[in-house]
Amino acid sequence: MSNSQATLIERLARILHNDAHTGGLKPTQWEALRYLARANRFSRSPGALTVYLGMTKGTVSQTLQALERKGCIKKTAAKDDRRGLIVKITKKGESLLADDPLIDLNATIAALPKDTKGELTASLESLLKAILANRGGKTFGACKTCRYFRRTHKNGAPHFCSLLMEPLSGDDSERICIEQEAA
Amino acid sequence: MSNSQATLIERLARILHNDAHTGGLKPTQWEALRYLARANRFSRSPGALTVYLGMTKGTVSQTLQALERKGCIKKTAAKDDRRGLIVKITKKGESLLADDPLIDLNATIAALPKDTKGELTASLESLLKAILANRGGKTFGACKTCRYFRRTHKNGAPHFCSLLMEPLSGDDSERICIEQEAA
DNA sequence: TCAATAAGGTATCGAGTCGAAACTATAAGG
DNA sequence: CCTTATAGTTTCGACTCGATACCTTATTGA
Repeated sequence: MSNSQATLIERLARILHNDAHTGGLKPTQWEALRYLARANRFSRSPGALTVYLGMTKGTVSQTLQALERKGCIKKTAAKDDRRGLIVKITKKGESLLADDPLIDLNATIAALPKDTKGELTASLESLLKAILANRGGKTFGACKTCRYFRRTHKNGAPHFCSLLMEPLSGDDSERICIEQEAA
Repeated sequence: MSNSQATLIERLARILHNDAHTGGLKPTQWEALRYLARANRFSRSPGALTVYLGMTKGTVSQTLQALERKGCIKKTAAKDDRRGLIVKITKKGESLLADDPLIDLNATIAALPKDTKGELTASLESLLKAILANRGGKTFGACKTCRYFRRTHKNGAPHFCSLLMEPLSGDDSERICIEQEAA
């Protein structure tokens, strides 16, 4: 087989990119919207999105402007820091996500043999981990898997982040966080 | 783990894309140059590149113009069809490929445990095959693995393509072809 | 043989991407 | 306070990308 793994990944990436021109959004706008739908309350900011996407803040600023113009998101002022913004997905944004072009890929993956699927997941995770380690990138894992996560066992009580010293709702702890570090 | 396989692939794709802004080329220009370096003589045309990249011919035309402006490629008229063009990589194009940003990814992959590497390759190939089958995409496999490939056993003699009814040099049969179909 | 049609490419438009650099406003730290 | 860091925006220029219209050369079929 003459295809290197890098070539395979690049080809896959190209296909994904081409498919992401639907629903009136551009590929990067889809990525931003997806991120915002998964991020917890510490991570729904232009700055966190900038780190996630690995782009410059100027570019991200423009992408968010486009998404706001299209009615998919709404920027509101952060409560604690008057420089900061919190980005919220609108109803329209939510409903667009129901037609996320990435869903097709998930369906194709779901149809793979179970062994292949497992190997795909495991090897991709290893690779991503290696790449992020190489370049000191943030992992953006789920909040509840973080070394700073403190579980509260009282019923209904929120959990706690010992890095930011902030309470964590059940919802927030299920979501991905810019500060997450493996336990 | 909260990451779906599609999310992992998308994230990998984003990292690759961000890294591909080096050497004065843009990500798409790198992809085009890489393709041209691997394609056999039936596949070094704007049309074949269009199919490979899955874009519209207008876009590919512009990308090739940019590459030609930068001195990486040279367009020459096709001999058999006066509409067609053959694209050739220049010395400068070749030397740029030596600093292909994708090489870093290959190095990272090479450093993975052998088992992981094998699983990565196998599962990615399965996935790509499934995707291409779903949408009837061309495989762009190596010429010599094609059902139309006819090997000539006389020493030094060229091989033969029974689809295009054309002789195949050893070099061409090692390269990828737009017409390739698994044997 | 001579239209009609197909196929290979280019030109142009408009929206968006993207890095770079300059800029504004607020925070934080001596 | 004054300096420096941080969060975002703005502007610029080169490029991406689909859509559409267009030009030229092949092919087909009546």
